[in-house]
Amino acid sequence: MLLKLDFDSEVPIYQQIRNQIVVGIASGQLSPGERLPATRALAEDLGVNTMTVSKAYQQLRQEGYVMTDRRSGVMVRQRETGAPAVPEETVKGLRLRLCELRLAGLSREKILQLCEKLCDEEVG
Amino acid sequence: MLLKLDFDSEVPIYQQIRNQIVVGIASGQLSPGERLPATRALAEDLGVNTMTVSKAYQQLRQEGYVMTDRRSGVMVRQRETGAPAVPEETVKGLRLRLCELRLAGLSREKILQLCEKLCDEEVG
DNA sequence: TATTTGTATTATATTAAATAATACAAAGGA
DNA sequence: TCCTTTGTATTATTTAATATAATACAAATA
Repeated sequence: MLLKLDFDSEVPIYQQIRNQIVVGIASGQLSPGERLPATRALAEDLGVNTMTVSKAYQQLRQEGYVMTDRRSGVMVRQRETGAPAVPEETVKGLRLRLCELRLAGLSREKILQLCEKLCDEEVG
Repeated sequence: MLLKLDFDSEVPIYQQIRNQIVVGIASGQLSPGERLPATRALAEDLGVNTMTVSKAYQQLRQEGYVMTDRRSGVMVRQRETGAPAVPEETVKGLRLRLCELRLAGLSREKILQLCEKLCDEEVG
């Protein structure tokens, strides 16, 4: 999977890495059980520090998106089963984006169409 | 309109203020033409520095959500007419949240239901 | 045993965020 | 005209976050 960093962005690099991997998993570009690149390899590939990648991986682990073993590296976790626990921050962020779209002049229907489109992209 | 700050949050205070005002405008709690609290008044009310509020107001102005005059203060702008220009960051953020919900275990339909619910809240 | 894994450590540099105190120009009300 | 209020600019300072650099360690594999 290809990661693209924007060094001019106000979003921290480790956050950009984390976000793109989350999207990658949801879109099917990264499959459950699949191994992520080694910390050092990805760091060199992106031209950033090892600890920056490590910080992204640790956050992903903490959020339950990946598992990490000492030797086998970092791999995508199987999807959760049972009652979904929706993070508060996620809903908050979703609400904010929908509000921004509304104020940009998009109708309720246009917004929902966009959401559908984005949801279907995730199937990959 | 009531603002609630989370000083333990990783989201900067000026960003929290900006976000809540955006939601406030979209939800109708703040009407076009309505005046926002004076910089100093809001700062004292929230227990933060004047420049922190000013920074939030400046960002809102730059994004076109409010107008600011020297004497009349800051007021909510009339909604844009014509072709809506959707900010790239907004779509990017929306995609990320939808992915997070998907990985939390929510079905496509559940996600779209949530989006509808949030959209309808905005009429408020 | 040698290598690779994630990660911890320590130090450092840079930037962002927030505060504090003060000041300025502009406009309105007295 | 004088005073107040408006947003904002300025300057300095502190704190925290971000990122890098160099090194090291425990665990597991080949």
